Amino acid sequence: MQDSKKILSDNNVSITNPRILVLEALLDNKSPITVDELLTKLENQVAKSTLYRVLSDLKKINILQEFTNLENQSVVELLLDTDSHHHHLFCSDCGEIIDVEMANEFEEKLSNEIKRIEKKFNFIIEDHRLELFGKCTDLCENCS
Amino acid sequence: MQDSKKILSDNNVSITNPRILVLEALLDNKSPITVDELLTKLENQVAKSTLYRVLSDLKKINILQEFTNLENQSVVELLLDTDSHHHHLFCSDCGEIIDVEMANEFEEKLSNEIKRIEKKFNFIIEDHRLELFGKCTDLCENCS
DNA sequence: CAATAAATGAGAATAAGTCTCATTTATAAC
DNA sequence: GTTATAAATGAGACTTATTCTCATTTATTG
Repeated sequence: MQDSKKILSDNNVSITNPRILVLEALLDNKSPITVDELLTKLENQVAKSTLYRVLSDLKKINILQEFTNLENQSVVELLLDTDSHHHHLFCSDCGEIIDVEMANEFEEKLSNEIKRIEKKFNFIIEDHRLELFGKCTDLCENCS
Repeated sequence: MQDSKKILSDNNVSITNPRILVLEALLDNKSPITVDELLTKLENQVAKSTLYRVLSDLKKINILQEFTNLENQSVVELLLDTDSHHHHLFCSDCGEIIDVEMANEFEEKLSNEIKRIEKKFNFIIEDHRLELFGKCTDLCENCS
């Protein structure tokens, strides 16, 4: 509870109830969550229009990442600067999305390769995202 | 024109005019294109419902990849087996999406790292996608 | 504790994608 | 080439996700 207020004030964003509620829901989960699930989770607490607005606020201050799951639904994940760099693993059976940290050595190779691509295409590359798709073999009940 | 028919028959899909038109539009472009742009390109030639159906057919036979651009719009790209494995570079200024081939050495490292992740998470990883985000510095007129 | 600007809630509006069903077209058999 | 049959299509209704509007509420600053 204190966390969410600190996050807001640290980012010069006014502290309001909806923002606290959304942040708490995200902190509570702390793995990628569908906007739809978030909407359900916060039903009767935060208006739909406000939820979308708060999410956009959080994106603006760069603590929220948005991407899509295998079903093309919008997925959202809190990304605090205390969190370490990671990627995502998608299960096509159960839909679960898992945070994955790649080995440092690999991330270094990737950095180098990105430098090469920057030169080749005359691009400034600011960010990257690696997505892995597959099936969890025994992780959860849904998966065969 | 011959190409699109061959693609369809090779995949045991009946050869119809809308399918030929969509394939030609995709072959014509041969870089990722927004579903919306495709819709405009094929206006008055293919019904909206048909376009979506054809896209879904092409996905089913695994020659079409779908992902989202920085504005979360659906983007589509033909992926024939003659095409080589590649990733995407997104420009946040002009919205352009560029196909990028990573060095073989890097892809090998990635393969190895993926094997490690598979074991660690008890997953079977079938596919991966790397997205690079940045700005093209002088590639196009839109970009400063 | 005002005053003011910013944020919110409720629901209307929009946009992307799907569905329905009557009509058309492709394919296969003759 | 005809014809029969199943599959595909077009048109537009429908659904769902997201954005917008505007009157009301709330946070912040002096």
